[in-house]
Amino acid sequence: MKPVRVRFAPSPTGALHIGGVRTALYNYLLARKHGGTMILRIEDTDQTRYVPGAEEYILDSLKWAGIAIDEGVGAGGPHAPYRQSERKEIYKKYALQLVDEGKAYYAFDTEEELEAMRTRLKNEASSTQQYGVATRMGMRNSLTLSANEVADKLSQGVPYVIRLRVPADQTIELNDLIRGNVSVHSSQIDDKVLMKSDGMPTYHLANVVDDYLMQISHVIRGEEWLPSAPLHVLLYQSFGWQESMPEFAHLPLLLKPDGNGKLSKRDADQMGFPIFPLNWKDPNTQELAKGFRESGYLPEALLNFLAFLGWNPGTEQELFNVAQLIEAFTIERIGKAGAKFDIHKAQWFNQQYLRAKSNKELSKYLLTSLGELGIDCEVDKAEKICQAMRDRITFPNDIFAQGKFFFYSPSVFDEQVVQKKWNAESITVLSAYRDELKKLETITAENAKITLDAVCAKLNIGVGKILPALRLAITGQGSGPDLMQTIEIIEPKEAAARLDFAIQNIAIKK
RNA sequence: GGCCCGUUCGUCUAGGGGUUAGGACAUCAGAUUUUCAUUCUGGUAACAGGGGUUCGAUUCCCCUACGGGCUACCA
Repeated sequence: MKPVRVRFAPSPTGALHIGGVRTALYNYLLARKHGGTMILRIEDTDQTRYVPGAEEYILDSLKWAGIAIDEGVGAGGPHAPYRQSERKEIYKKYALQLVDEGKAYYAFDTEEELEAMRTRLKNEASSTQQYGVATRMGMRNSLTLSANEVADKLSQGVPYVIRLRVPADQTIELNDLIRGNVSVHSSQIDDKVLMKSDGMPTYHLANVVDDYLMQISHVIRGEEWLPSAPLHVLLYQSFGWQESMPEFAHLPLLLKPDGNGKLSKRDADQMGFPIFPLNWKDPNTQELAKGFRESGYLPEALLNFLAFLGWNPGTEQELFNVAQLIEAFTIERIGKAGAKFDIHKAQWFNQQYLRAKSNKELSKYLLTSLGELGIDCEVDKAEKICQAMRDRITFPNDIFAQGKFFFYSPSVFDEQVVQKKWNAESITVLSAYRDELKKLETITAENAKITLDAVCAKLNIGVGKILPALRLAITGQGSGPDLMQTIEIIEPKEAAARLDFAIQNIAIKK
């Protein structure tokens, strides 16, 4: 078997889509599994769509995700350059070779002429409007023009493109690793432009030439490329490279959560979840799009989630770290159908990975949040807070966001709880409890409980009955982590002060 | 319109000629937690439809429907 060499080949036209991250991941997993090489190639042959910062964004995203590049842009390698715009001359040479061999030709048609051809065919109710076998002899190209005319135009600098001369009657077969045999008749393929009038190659030419020169073993890419895959096969045949043609694997698409169509940025905006790995500020509109990183997703969790969108190991295990993914991954187990993007599942994965962390690791997140706000906190206390919060969080930021009361005494109180649980009885008990707490400098959760039990027993009231009111007074909320632990963390004096404040300020509703 | 690809619980999916069609997320209920969450247990819930082939089809074949992709001098 030839060495596994795979490439991720995005074009720098904006932020990297999450589907692109999955494609990169699958390439990466295959490379790692077989001790192969992961290549990053930047496909920037469309100069009109170039977006500043996009390439750097792609690099940063992959780095954050932990998808390491062995060769290519940012890493170098024996086939440099890896940016297609810098390989212009290479493609030209190959395009010309095809022209020389009669497998491609020059075309001088203007945009208007092409448009006229298409509308004419449309009016004739022709099933296709392509530039191909049926139409090319009616156009202005080196097949219809004399050699002299062509030479004249070329020397005069008349704009031209180079088109592939697709054979008339041939069935092109392609064995896709995911979809099996796909065959297309050559009459369905038009004489695709190989080289544009600005001298740049189109995707089709550049991709085939580069994959050949870079000795790519597997082309793993999105399903949107499936229709043009037969054209690529034709190109390999035209060059006489069929022996070293890579294997193809066309990945199912990532779909909108609510059903119809490819997942897009719009969906993400509407439903409030990210679609890009990192924050992205559009350099033209200045619009900021949220990233998974900034939204609190851990890279390992995202990768695990993404890996399972379209692939599964065939076992019932779902939590896989990257090493395990590499071990378990096979192209054969990639599914065929598109997968709807369900952010709930992503959140669940995030929760799982977050919970697997130690309190010490979690406390770093908390300390960071606090540091940004200029709040001081002992490491010990931070770890205790994390212990209290760890089972209720989905994102690192939740520790602080849902545990603000560890640092601020509440000034507003949950109305519903006030309504239902705040009454004369609770004030009596809470006052007594406050008096006990006031006597102490520190208290353990255990003793806080014992003390509360004693107070309740003395007043002859069930603990469960006043717990909600106590929580309300301490945190302002109706729910939260273990209350006794909370009192231990904020310390009895502070707890007593909060009880004081609550007793004086919360009005009894009924 | 043409071409290509697809279709198992709401979602991600396992399975595959004879299964009580399995798991996970979500959801619901119960238990525990004298609060909330966690945790545990249980429940609801799927083979798009029609024809074949077959003793038997969710599984294989065909058609239809539906969904998606492509149809540029974009990738």
